[in-house]
Amino acid sequence: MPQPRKRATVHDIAAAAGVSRGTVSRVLNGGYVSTEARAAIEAAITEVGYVPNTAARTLKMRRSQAVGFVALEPHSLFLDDPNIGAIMLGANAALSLADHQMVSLVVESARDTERVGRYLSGGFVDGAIVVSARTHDPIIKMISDLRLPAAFVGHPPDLDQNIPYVGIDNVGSARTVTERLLATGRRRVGMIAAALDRDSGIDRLTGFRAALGDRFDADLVADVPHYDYGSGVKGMRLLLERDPTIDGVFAASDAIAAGALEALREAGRSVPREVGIVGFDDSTWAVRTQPQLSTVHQPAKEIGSCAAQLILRQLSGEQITPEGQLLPTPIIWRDSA
Amino acid sequence: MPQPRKRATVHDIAAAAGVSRGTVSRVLNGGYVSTEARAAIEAAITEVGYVPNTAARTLKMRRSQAVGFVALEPHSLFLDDPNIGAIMLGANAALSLADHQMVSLVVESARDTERVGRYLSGGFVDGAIVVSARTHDPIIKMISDLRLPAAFVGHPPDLDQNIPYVGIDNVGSARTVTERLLATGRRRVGMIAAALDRDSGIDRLTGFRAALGDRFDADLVADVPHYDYGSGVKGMRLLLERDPTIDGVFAASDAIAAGALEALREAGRSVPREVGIVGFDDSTWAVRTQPQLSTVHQPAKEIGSCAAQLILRQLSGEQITPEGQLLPTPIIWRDSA
DNA sequence: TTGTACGCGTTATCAG
DNA sequence: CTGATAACGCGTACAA
Repeated sequence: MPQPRKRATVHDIAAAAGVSRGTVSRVLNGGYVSTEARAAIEAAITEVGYVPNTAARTLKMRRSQAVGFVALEPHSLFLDDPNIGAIMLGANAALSLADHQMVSLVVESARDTERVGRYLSGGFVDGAIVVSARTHDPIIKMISDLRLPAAFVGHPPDLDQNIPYVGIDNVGSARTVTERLLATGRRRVGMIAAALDRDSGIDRLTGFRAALGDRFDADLVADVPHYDYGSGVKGMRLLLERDPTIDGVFAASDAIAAGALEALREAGRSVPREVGIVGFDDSTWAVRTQPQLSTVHQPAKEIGSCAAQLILRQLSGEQITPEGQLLPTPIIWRDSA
Repeated sequence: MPQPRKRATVHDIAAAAGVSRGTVSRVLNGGYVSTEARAAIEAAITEVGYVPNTAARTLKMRRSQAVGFVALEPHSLFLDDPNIGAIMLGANAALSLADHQMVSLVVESARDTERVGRYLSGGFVDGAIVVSARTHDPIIKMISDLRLPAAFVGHPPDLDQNIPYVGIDNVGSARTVTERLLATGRRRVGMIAAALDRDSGIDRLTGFRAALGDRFDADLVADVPHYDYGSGVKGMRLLLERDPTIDGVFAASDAIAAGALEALREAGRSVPREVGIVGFDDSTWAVRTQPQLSTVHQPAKEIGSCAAQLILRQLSGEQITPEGQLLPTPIIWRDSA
């Protein structure tokens, strides 16, 4: 078995180079040191293959140069939400540039919640990005209490006022697409609303409702648990059953829209001729359905890097405006509406 | 700004409870301590909201109770490979049960490689799971040199003999599905081969070739870079151009198969009547295409948990058989072939 | 049952 | 420019 061999310490390499630990530390971290001493030390370092012990450094410096990326309820997320990956990549790129290590932590169970809490508070990370927290998620209070520099992606209503967040204008985007659906002559416009325990889900419904005004009809809203394909199929079937004359649908995500398309095909309805449909996310789904989806573009990478910046700025002692930051969401008109 | 307040230490809570640091440590880690002392200490702990400093514990114990999950080239992975998420979830679940924190590290650039190397060797993790390494990936040597307990998902040919891996029998699975394609009367069977710089890509091609034997025709192999939809479209177009009489296709992934379906639709070929097609992965793609895909099921969650077990066993000092571990891959016959 | 003292590997301070 | 020495916060022999 590859038993981790005893690793060389600053002490060892000091001995090997015939100098003191202080001098070694100085060549490692920059400082005045004579050319010959530096040479001897560098030789010793490559000789024994020294690698610094970051845990010790963290203890001493009170800085780990690491930032946590906490993914809540990743089961549905990883399997159906294409955004989470892009957000991670965006955050990682930004942190990487600032020489910080992004470590992502997955929270699936109560056991995970507690362990991740310990991890976050144990000095392993200097800050945390939290993605897709639900309302009343215990992690919210945990982060507040810890006073750990944090940034949320999305903003659960009970989020601590002092914690910044980044997101998109779900209400406005939903309203805009719904209005467009109406402007193109759709008379009976419904919505497949999902994830009403998250701010994104609630806000999209709010926007839809705002666009409809007096014409809003609660019967034309199908409430499904997740942003996934299966929910889309079920939601659309329900809507067709409740009102066969429905001719427009705002789906809370592209995956849902794709499922809705399937249900409409089953029912023999043609899209966009008989029914117009718009999605949300501009994910890979959008261009693979037949017809391709009109949808709201989410700048996922930018969201990730923006959240990372929010952390980095806090770490450099900058005062952060407590309000959130909303990124623009261009609307992409394709063929489905 | 939420400035991290000075955190209470064992020292502080010892003072508050009027005992010594040793006693505090004993109630934290289990040991003989009088009921009254315990009560006083526990009161003090909740009073000041003490949380242990894990970095210090790591330094002392030489154990971080954390395991790295290294995702190489996640860009294409996260966006097109549905398995990576499931593997992560499987690994996390297994590690969670053993009270270990999974921390996933993303490697996208040379800069990332170096930083992740430092992270892995810095004592932040007790072991590492490495997923989808390419041949000659620098991370391989890095892990070998570090002698860090590790487990690979898949096995690049130049993997250190001492490092265990877990995977599936790509050669056998590919061979089986190809044989079935032939057995159902397909005469001109081609393959869209992808990722030939990874073991998975190479092995699937090998299995395909083995099934064909003398009938193998290099012209009927389209070589595409990634396991994604776009590659599938291009690969299929190429195949149709090279031999319009092609009537069977083994696609190296479901995403590729879905792309191939699109290209066949373009060309006016009906599936499975004129052309039979099989995919690989049994991902969400498989049941969303029209017709649904016949494919090879990858037990992604099991792969993740198996890799985690491999690490945990090494951490408990167990001798690991250096060979890899291959998980079964049931073949799912649906409608596309 | 409890307290004391030491060391884990670093970096920082301060004389020399 | 360099070398000793003191923390950082914790676990644990060892002695009491």
